[in-house]
This record gives sequence, structure tokens and C-alpha cells, in this order.
Amino acid sequence: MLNLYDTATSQIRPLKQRVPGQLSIYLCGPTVYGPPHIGHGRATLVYDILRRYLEWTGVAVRLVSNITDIDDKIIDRATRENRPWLDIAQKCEHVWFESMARLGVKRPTDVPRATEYVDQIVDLIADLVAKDAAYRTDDGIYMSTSVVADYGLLAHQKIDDMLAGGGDRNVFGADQKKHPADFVLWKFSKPGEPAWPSPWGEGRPGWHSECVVMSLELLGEGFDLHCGGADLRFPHHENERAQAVALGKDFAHHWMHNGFVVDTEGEKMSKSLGNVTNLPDLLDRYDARAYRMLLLQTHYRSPVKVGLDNIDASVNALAGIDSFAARTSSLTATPDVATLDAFRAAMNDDLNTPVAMGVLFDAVRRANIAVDAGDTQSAASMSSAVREMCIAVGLQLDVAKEVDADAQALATALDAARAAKDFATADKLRAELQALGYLVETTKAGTTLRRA
RNA sequence: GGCGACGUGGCCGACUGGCUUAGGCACGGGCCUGCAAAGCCCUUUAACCGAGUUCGAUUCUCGGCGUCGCCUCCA
Repeated sequence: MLNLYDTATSQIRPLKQRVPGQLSIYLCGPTVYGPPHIGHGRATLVYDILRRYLEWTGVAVRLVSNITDIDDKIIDRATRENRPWLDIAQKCEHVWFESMARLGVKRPTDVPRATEYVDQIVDLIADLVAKDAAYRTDDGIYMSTSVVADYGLLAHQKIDDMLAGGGDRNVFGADQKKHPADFVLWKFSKPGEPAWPSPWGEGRPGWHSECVVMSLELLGEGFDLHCGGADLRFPHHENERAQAVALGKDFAHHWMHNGFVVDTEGEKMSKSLGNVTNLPDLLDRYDARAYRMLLLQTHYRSPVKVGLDNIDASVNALAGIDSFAARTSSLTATPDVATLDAFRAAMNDDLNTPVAMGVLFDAVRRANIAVDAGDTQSAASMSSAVREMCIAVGLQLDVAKEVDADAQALATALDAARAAKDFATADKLRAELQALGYLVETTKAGTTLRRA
């Protein structure tokens, strides 16, 4: 059973399954108005690892992750660039999933778009209005947070205390709100803006209403886990919950939040600070698996520095596992039980992937020792355990690729030259093969080639 | 101003009141190799500062210093 930190209770507790053997997860997806940055990459990788691990243990996971395809930022950009807003949303969504594919992040089981749920969103807001939990102002319909007794649950702070400071920013519709914490459910549209009909006038849904509707529509009440980046804890998740609570609905039973990607000075990367690295740029420069490895070696709730040194270390660590995979690819056996037990224990302890990776690296080392000692039995069961662990966390190993006939001929010639002690020729052949992009491993047993 | 997280060896990063375990990367030495590469072995003896609790604290408590986050753009 996976024990997982729950933001609502500030405790590590079992992640309960509403239906045994199944797990329902809602992950707040991106607002598609620009390229994804590496913070998005972290969030999606963390939950991809969670999902894959759960699936590996035999749990059927339904992961719903939305696309926010209508939002002020999309409209702003459309206006600025004089393009249709839908064009921006669709192109950005395409880039998003392209990056996800490169990262090896499995596509969610459901990808609802906000614009596909406007009717249901209107219905939900109407229910809130009917219950006096929402009210109208000149610019939209607002949620009355004071009807929610435990508003502030996820923030772990009283509203008054939250409002005491930090009031140095522009708050949408602030002048007409009944309470400063109230938030917009429906925004009336200005001329030329995208608009949908509603009983209160044309407009568009507020961000917080989209997610509560889509999660409840697709997963139903009392779904197992709601997750996202730590910055969504408040206000976004708090506000989603407030709407559900105000309607008497059973909302998410467990809340999970991942830590941020920070820059080399330790500051959070965010678009407003201008210190973001775009995900496509990162993926152009490095093996995508290196980012996954880097995150696996950090706890999901800790901040992680993503810099050149860090990624290089992960690239090198990965190279070691790759060459291990290549030298043990032909071995098959039942995976070593103790190793997998240790791995599960680490993962079940609030997804302690750094410890789990320790187990993995230890297994690699022991398997290598066994190979060197000619103990194929142990080598096989250890290496099989390594392959299992890699599957569980979504690490694809680069096993030896096919070697073309020409290169194989050069390798054979290389072996012949070595046998004849013609080392000048042997060195030349090796250099040739390396120039062709192969990793050349010359051993007593003969030369093996891998794609570099 | 409120709430919270963190400060571990050259870098990243876990566990833990004592029984010298992290783990990865880098550096150095060795084995292997014709030489390399890959792999293996060994190595360097760390916990921001101060006080307290304790037989004993990196680990608990308090204080200080520092870094970071949330407080209606945000993964």
C-alpha cells in the first residue's frame, strides 16, 4: 500500500482506493498559451512516475488531466498577435503533448478541455447561485467563500491572516466583492472576446470552476487523488474544493503537491520572474531520460535545481545503467525478490524515489560483480530486477541497438588484428568504429558495439 | 505582517537519537586491458551557529543566522 503525504491533513497516510484495485487521479493540466517549461516537466514526470509505479503494482489507474484552453492569457496573446485564440490553444496543446511524448510521459487516460465542459460549468455555477453561495457583480459571478466553513484547509491558514499581508497586487473585481477571498466563477465577456451563453449573460468560465467540474464529471464524487504543483495548493485547489463543499459534494480524498524547479540561485522558476527554461529547449540539449533520472534522485516535495552540472551527473549515471543493460540484455530470470521488496518499501514510503534509485544502483553494481565473476544465475536475477524497477519508474533503458553489417565486419577485423597482435591496425579500426558513432568495448571474449 | 519548508562531505541528494551504510556525479589510487573504453575494488572521514534535553544529537527542543515558498498569474 502506498503511503503518501496528504496536503489536507499534513500527514503521510495510506492512499486509499475508492474501488479496490483502481485509483482515480485528477491532475491539473496546463493553460495552453505558450511552450511548456521545465516546471511543467517536473509535475508531469512526478505524476507519470506515480502512475507507472501504481500500474506496475497492479493498480488500474485512471488519470484525468485537463487542458485549460480558455483563459485570459490565451485571449491576451491572441489580441497581441492578432490571431484566433483557438489557434493558439490548439497549437500550444500540440507542442505540449509533443514534449510529453519526448519525456516519456504517458498520455492521461482522459484529456478534457475546458471549452468542452462549458454547459456543465454553467450548471454548477447556477447551483451555487441557487444556494446563495455565489453572487453577481458588474464583471461576473463570484463565489462566496464565507459559506465554506473550513475555507483555508489546504492553505493551512486563516483567511484573515492570509489577507493581512501580501495585498500588493491587483485583484480581479476587487471593488465589488463581498469578501476579499471571493473568486470569480464566470467572467462576463467584453466585445470581441470569446463568449458562451449563460443565464447571467455571455462570458467564459473562471479557472477554478473548470477543474472542479471536469474532475467530478469524469471521476465522480469522492475520487481518490487530486494533484498538481505546490503553487496550485492555494488558491486554485482551495477554490475548487470550496465549490464542491458548498454544493455538498464529496471531493478529492487525498491531495498531493510537488515541489518546484528552482534556478541556480535557488529561486523558483516562473514565467513572471523570467528565469524559466523551456522544456523543448531542455529536450533538444539532453537525453530526456536524464531529466527523469534527476527527478527520481530528488524527493518530489523538495525543490530541485535543474542546471547543467545536475543534468550532466544524471546523463553519466544513465550511461552506466545503459552499458549495464547492454551487457546483461541476454540474461533472463525471475527478478531478485529482496531487491524488489526494498524497492517497493522505498516507493511506498511517500514515493521515496531517491532511496529507490539507491536500491536500483546497488542492484546494478551487484549484477555487474556477478557478471564479472561469471555467476550468470545471480547476474540474471539481479539484472532482471533492475529492468523491472526501470519499468516501474518509466526509465527506458538503451539496450544495444542493431549494428549494421559493415560495422560488424570492422569489429571482426578488429578482433582478428588484436589476435594477431597487430595493434596499429586494431587501434585504427577502433577509431573508425568510434567515428561511426559506436561505443567500442574490446574484451577477451571479443568486441561488442553499441550506438553511442 | 501571517503561514510553511529547508540549511548534510567538491557538487547533487536520502535515511537515522548511538550499532562508521545511503545513493549518484566528480577527483585520486588500484585491478582488468596490448593501450584504452566499459566494469569492479579502495579512498577522501560530512552534517549553518549557539544553548538545552539526553549516558549519547546531524537526527528532538529553543534561540540566532541564512536560503526559499505560499498569502487570488503560476506545475
